[in-house]
Amino acid sequence: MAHDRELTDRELRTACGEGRMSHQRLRIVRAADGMAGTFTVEELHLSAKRSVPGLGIATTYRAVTAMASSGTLAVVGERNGRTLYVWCANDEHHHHIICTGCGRVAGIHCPLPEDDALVAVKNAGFTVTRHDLTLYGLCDACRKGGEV
Amino acid sequence: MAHDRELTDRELRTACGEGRMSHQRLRIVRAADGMAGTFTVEELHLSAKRSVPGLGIATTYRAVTAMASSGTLAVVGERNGRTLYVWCANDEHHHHIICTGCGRVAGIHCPLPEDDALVAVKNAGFTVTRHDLTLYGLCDACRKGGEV
DNA sequence: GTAGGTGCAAAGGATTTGCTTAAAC
DNA sequence: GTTTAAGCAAATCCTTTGCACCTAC
Repeated sequence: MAHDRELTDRELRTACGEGRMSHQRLRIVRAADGMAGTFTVEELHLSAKRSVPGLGIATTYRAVTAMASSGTLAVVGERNGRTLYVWCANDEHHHHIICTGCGRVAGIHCPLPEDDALVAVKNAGFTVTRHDLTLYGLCDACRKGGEV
Repeated sequence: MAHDRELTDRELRTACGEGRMSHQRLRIVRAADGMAGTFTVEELHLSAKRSVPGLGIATTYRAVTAMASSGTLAVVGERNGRTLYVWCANDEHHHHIICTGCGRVAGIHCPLPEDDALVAVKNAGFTVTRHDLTLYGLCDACRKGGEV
């Protein structure tokens, strides 16, 4: 899981955004924190269901929407038509490197602000408001073992 | 359109990949080249239909798949659940800045290779094989006119 | 007490696929 | 002549939504 400790009330509150901290949503948030690497809504749902047996898939979708809005989850591409998410409860702006072998994820420092490319863009008449950067590759284990 | 000239046979060939250069596909490729900024498959289809009245939507989807595989089109996000594409028949590696006001697109030099961030990632045990970077912002016209 | 959340089931909608005919090579 | 693509329509399948009931606040 992303943390070796339990999530604090404050983190749970942030994850739920303005919404209510229902029993189900808290379980879903904890399940998301517990996911290893990237995951789909369906995978998260299966995991959360272990804590909340009757959990509906729509509830998981709604929780994911809330977590994505609050910045607790980030979208990092898609796999077979399903959107891939990562636990991302990091205060500061950063990006991710995804292992295409096992889905493992590491956060990386954003290389853009200092870069000349941005200046060039501004000179071309654009004002940059946002950017998406995701790196893909192989982690140490997968490189040695061969991509699965 | 992306070019002020007609597409060469070589460019058309590249766009179609290994596939056949059918009448329909060539028209779709030219229509894609003629799109202003980002576009959805549906929008491309409407445009291509002006050259090929009976064109089926499935044919456009298949052409888009071929162009995306050959690198002639790039995916640059989505709008209301529809994937957004850009004409991208550029030999060298680059990225895009998208105007969120009007969809206008400009190519930008890739800032990553020289960056320390990549080194840091490698030190963390990852081998980077690929990366996606897209910038979003406002072009000169939209900034002055106010975002639509 | 009430707005917002949940579960279920049905709807939505982009994209894909099966099949027959036609055209590229 | 073969093989691949087109066109049409049906199927897929992720995601959203309507609704009646429940619960966090």
